[in-house]
Amino acid sequence: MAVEAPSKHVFDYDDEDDDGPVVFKRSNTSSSKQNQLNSEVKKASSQRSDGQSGRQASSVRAPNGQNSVAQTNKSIPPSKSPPIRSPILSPKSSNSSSKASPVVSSKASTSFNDQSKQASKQNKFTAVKEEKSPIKCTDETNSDDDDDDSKPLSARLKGISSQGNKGVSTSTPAQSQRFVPKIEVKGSAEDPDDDAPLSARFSTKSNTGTSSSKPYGSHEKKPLASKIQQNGSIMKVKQQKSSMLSDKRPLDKGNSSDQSYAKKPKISDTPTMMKTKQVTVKAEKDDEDDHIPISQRIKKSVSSVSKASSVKQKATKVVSSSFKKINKKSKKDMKKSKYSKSTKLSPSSGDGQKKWSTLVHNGVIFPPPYKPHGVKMLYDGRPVDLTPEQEEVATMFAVMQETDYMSKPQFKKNFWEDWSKLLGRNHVIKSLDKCDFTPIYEWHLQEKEKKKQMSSEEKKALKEEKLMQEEKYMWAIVDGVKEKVGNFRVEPPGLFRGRGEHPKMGKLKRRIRPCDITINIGKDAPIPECPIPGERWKDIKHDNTVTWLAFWNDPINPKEFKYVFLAASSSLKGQSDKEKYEKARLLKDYIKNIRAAYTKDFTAKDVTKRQIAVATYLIDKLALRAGNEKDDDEADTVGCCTLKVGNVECIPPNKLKFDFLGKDSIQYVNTVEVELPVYKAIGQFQTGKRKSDDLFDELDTSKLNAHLKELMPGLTAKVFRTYNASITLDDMLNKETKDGDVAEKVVIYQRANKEVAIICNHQRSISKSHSAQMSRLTEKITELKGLLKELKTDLDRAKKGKPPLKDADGKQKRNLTPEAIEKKIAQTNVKIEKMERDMQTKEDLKTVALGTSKINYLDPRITVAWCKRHEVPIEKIFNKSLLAKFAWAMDVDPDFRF
DNA sequence: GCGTCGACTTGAGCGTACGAGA
DNA sequence: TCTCGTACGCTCAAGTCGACGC
Repeated sequence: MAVEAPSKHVFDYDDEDDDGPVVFKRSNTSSSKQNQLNSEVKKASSQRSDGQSGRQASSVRAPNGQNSVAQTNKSIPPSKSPPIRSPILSPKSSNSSSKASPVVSSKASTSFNDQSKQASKQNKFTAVKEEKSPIKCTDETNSDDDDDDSKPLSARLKGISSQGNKGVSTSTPAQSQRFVPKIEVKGSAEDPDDDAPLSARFSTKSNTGTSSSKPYGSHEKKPLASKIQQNGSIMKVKQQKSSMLSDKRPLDKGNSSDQSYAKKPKISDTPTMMKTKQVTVKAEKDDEDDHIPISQRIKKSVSSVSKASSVKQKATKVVSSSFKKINKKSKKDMKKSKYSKSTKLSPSSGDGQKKWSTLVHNGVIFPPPYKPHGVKMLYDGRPVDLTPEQEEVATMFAVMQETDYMSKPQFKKNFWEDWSKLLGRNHVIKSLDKCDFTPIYEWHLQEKEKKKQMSSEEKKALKEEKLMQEEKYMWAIVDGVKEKVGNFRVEPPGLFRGRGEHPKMGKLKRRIRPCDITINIGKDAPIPECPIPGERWKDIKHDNTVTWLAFWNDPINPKEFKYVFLAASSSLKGQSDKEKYEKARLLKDYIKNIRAAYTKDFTAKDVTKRQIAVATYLIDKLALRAGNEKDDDEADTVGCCTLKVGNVECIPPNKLKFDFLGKDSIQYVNTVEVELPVYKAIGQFQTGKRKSDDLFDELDTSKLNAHLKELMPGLTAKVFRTYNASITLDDMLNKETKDGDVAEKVVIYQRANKEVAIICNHQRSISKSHSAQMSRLTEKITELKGLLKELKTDLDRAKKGKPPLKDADGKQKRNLTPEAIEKKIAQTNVKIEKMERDMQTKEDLKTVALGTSKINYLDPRITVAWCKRHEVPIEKIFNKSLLAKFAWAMDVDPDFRF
C-alpha cells in the first residue's frame, strides 16, 4: 500500500545537548500515559495505515519493570539533567560525559518537545541521579574463581602465570558512586613474532610448551589461545579468492550478577521424545578440580552429574543422550525429534514479544539527487556524451579506478551488464574495454582535493549545515525515551562491493526511493513526512514486536532487507546486549557437562551424533562460526557446519589443519592438535568423499542448535564465541594484572584483548603506510643509537677533562659536564626503548583488529569491574561510543566476574 | 521436515577529525 | 603551524538464528 506522507514533521528541535539520549522513566504507567501523550500530539493523518498493526503484542511489562535507575522516581523538569558521572571516569571524561548526558532540551519547541513537556508534567520522566546501586554481585561471582569449568578452555588449559588476582580491592568511596545509566539496569604487548600468522603467534606466545606428544591432560592446562594452533597461520585473503527466558523489554529482570535464569524449562515443557531421557542436571557452579586434567575432570563430571545436582543450583533441563542411557523405544522417538528444530521453549530473539509501546520518529533521510558534472569520458579515444543517469553510473565506476575491484573480471562484467542496459542498444559505447574513465576519475580527484583544501571555517559550516538537515532524523522516542537512531540515512546508489569473490560484485545498487521504504511507527504517532515532494512511503506499519523503524528491499538481493534500527547506545540494543552476555555467562554453568557430553559422543555409533559432537568441539575449541548454508549467489565461504572435506587436513598423529574462507572471505588457516577421537572422527567423515563434499554431511546449523538447546536453554553455536571471548578476558585480566601504573594496566588489558581477537580471528588489513612507518621508526632508532654512541665517547672525554669531538658537520659541540652527558644518555635510552616498544606493538597488531571483540564479544561488565578494582579510568579502555553502548554495564559491582 | 522469510548481530573497510611531534 | 598517524564513527556487507508455512 502506498501511503501519502503528511506535510508536517513529527518533531523537530534544536536540542543543543543532543549528544546524549534523554532519560525518561520507563514504566507501565509511562507507557500508557505516553500513548495518551502521543495521541494528544498526533495529528489526524491521512496517511494512517489501514490498521496494520502487526502482531499484537501479548506480553506486558511486569509492574516492576522499571529499573533501579529509573525507579528513583524523581521527576526532573524537562531541562538539562545533572551531569552524570561514572565513578570510574576521570574528571576529563566526566566533563565530556556530562556534556553528553541525557537531557531533555528545554529549547525544544516542536511537537516532540511538547510531548516532553507534557510528559514531564505527568512525572513520566525520571531524574537521572547518582545513587548507590542496590545491586551487588552474589557469592556466585566469588565462587567462580574456583570454578575451573567456568573458565575458558584457554584458561583452564593454561599454566597461567602465578600472579593471581591479588590486587582485587574493594571499591573506593569514589567507586561506590555509581554511574547511573540511561538504560534501566537493575544490577547492576607485545609479541615479537607477528610475522607469523595470528594463530601461530598466539600459540607461540601463550603456549607453554605444547607438544603433540604431551598427554592430553597437560595440553588441556593450556589456554584456548595456546590450544588454537601450533604452527598454523591465519591470514587474510583479501579480494583474492532475547531474551532467553524472559521478556525482552525490561532490563531489570534480575540482577546482572546473580541472574541465574532460574526459570528453566520444566520437564513438562520438554519435547515428548525427551521424556525417556530426561535428567535433572544442574548448572554447575563450583569446581574444585582445577588441579585435575580436563580429561579426568570430564569423566568425573559425567559420573557425578546426578550426585552434584542435589547440591548445586538446580535447573531442570533436557540433556543429550550422552547423559543417560535410553531404551530402544526412546531411541526411536529420539531419532524423530532429537535433532529437530528448536524446542521453542524460549525464543531467544524475543520474536512476537512486545518491544515498545510508543514509537515516534521522523523516518529516514535520502541522499541528495545526482548532480551531473559534465566531464566526458572517452570511448575509443573520443569524448562521449552521456545522460545524467548514464554519467552517474559511469562515475561510480570511474572513482573505483584505484581499487582492487578493477582487477576483478566479475566486477567489470557485472558493472558492464547493468551499465550497458542503461546505455541502451544503440549507444556508441559497445564495449567496456574501449572505455577510458580517466577524465572522470581526474575530476573526482580534483573535487577531493578541493574539499581537502577548504578552510576549517568552510568545513565547519558544511558540517553544521549537514547536521541541521539531519538533526530531526537522528532521534526517535521509544516509550517516551529519546533514543538515537542508528542508520537513518538511506544508502546511496553505488556499485555493489561484495567481499571476496562475491558473484554480484559490481552490480548497480540502484537509488532507493520513498516508495521502496516501509516505515514502522507507533499507532498513535504522526506518520513521518516523506522528504521527497510528490512521493510517498511504500507502507506504514505499527508492529511493536520488532525494533526496526524502517526497511527496504536490498536492490542487490531483493529477497533481503535493509533495516533502520536504533543506535547501539539505545536501551533496546543495550537490553539485548545484556541478554547476550547473560546467556554466555549461563553457559559457564553448563559447559562442563556439555564438554563431557560431546567428548563421550566422539565415539558414538550414530554418525549424526558423532558429527554433532565433533562440530561442537570445534566450535568450542576454535571459536568457529556455526556456518549456515549459502546460496549460489553469495560468496563461497564456510563455517563449521559447512566445512568441506578439503578444508581440513589430517596430520598424523592428531593434528588438523584448517584452511577455509570464513565470514567476509577472511582466510582461516590453523593447525591444531586435537583429541585423538576427534582426529579419528574427522578422518572417518572424510572417507569416501571428494574434497568438495561436506565434511559434516549429516549436519546443519539448525540440527546443531537444536541439539545445543537440549543441553542448555537458548544455547546456540554463537554463544560459544561470546563465552570463550569473555571468559578469556576475565581470566587473563584477573590473573595477569599486577600492581603498576595505569599505563601498565592498560597494556595488560590490550594483551588480553589481543588474545581474544586472535581466538575470534579478527583481522584487519595491513595499513598501506605500515612499512613506511616501520622504516621511519627504524631510521630514528638507528639515529638515536648513533647519538648514544657519540654521547658515550663524549662522556669518556669529559671525564678526562677533554672537550667533546666535533659533530657530523664538523662543528664543535658544546662542552657539557659528565653529569649532563649522563642525563642525556639516560634520556636517549628511554627514547630508544619507547620507540622500540612502539615499533613492536605496531608490528604486533598490524593484522589484529582489537575493536571487534570489544564491541561484540567482551562482556563490558568484566572491563568496568576490572577498571573499578584497579582504578583504571574506564575511558582508557572504552571510547565515547562504547561508553554509550555499554551504559547498562557501568554500575556493575567491582567484584563482578564473568 | 525443510525451505524461506524476517530480524537481528557481527564485521571489516574507509573517510575524517584530532592530537602528537617536528 | 604543518605533517603524519591513529582512533573514531560510520557504512554496509555478511553472518546467525528463530518463526512460519507448505
